[in-house]
Amino acid sequence: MTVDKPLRADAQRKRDALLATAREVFDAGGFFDLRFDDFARLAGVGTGTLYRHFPTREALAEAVYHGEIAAMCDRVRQLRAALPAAEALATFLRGMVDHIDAHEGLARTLSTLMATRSGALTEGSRALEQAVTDLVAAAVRDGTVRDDVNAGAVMMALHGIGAAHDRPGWRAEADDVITLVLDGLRRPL
Amino acid sequence: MTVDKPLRADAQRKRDALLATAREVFDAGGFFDLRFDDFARLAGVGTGTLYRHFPTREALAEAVYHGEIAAMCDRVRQLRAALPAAEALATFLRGMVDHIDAHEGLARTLSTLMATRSGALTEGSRALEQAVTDLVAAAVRDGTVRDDVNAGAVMMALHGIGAAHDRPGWRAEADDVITLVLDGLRRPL
DNA sequence: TAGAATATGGAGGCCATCTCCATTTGTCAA
DNA sequence: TTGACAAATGGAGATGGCCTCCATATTCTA
Repeated sequence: MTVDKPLRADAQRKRDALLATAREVFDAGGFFDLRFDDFARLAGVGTGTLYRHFPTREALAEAVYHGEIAAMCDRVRQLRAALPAAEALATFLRGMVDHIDAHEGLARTLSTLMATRSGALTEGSRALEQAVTDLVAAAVRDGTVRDDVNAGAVMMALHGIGAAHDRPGWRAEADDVITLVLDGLRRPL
Repeated sequence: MTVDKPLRADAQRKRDALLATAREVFDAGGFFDLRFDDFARLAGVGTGTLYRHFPTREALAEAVYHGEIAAMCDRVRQLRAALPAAEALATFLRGMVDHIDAHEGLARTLSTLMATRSGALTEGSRALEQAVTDLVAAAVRDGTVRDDVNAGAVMMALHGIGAAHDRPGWRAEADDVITLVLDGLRRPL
């Protein structure tokens, strides 16, 4: 859709610096506590430059998010190649909880963005959703998963897990949600 | 905990006006688009007064939220008195989806607040969580629900449903999540 | 290496948030 | 009632973060 214009050397350098700093701040979880102007300074870049590359906080977040999403999609593909669909799904979901657990700050940032409904992210996560949907569809074809439930429900549950990240017993509860989803997904009766 | 100090007559009047206006704006879904100062004018109140009664947007939201929470807790209690625990739980969860569906704006506002992790709300929803936890515990005692899954998982799923409120096929997916949770909750094997 | 194109940075404008206090309103004792 | 004190009001203006603008600097191309 968007044609990548060849970026000038210095521009590319600044952009990279911005992204690198963003990733750090993201993982530290302070993405929303930091003044945007200060963020520019932190990356060794002028305010104007920051705004030209990323007009909004969300734009910046999305740029970082893209890499994450790509990695997750890869993982889905790998699992799907290596395991029966139902097992791949289970492994993927369990893995997601691990991942979110290990990247606390990032998880928080993302769920905040989701809720703020920046649209850009809804867009960005489409790829992941598609991958999960395919996985569920494959499991349905195998007959290991019921066919009367939309794959979107799985995304919704996942969303809930991410969004509730600050609950005290988060890890245990997240695992339980996955258990419920997985068991509920088996053909009933 | 907090002792209610006898509020002066005019203060009470203003406070009520504020709350009434807040409820309207809430339900219309424009709670975050409205300048806080304008909100004061809308309620026929000075800025200073608004801030004295509700120091932050969140404080105001919480005040409105309290009523909602109380109503939901009542509903849980009623259902529990009228039905076997497992059925009460199912009915309650289905009802929640209806309720969120019918109060779009409010749902959005609340989930935004949740994600912003205002703390006050986590606090406020404790009562509802307790009610649900009790309900699940009762169902476990009845032997109709498995005992190896934390009730918090149900809250998490519910949270996900509310937070994902802007998804295209929301209603259907929300119903599916409830189906998964309910089926997953039955003692497996 | 000169000129055109592209990118930079940070001073300053803008605007929502919140504070402060002179004034108004309510309460209560006499 | 009324006077006097406490409680509450409202809105002008300080504060401070977000973003724009453009004079200057850097890179590219021929």
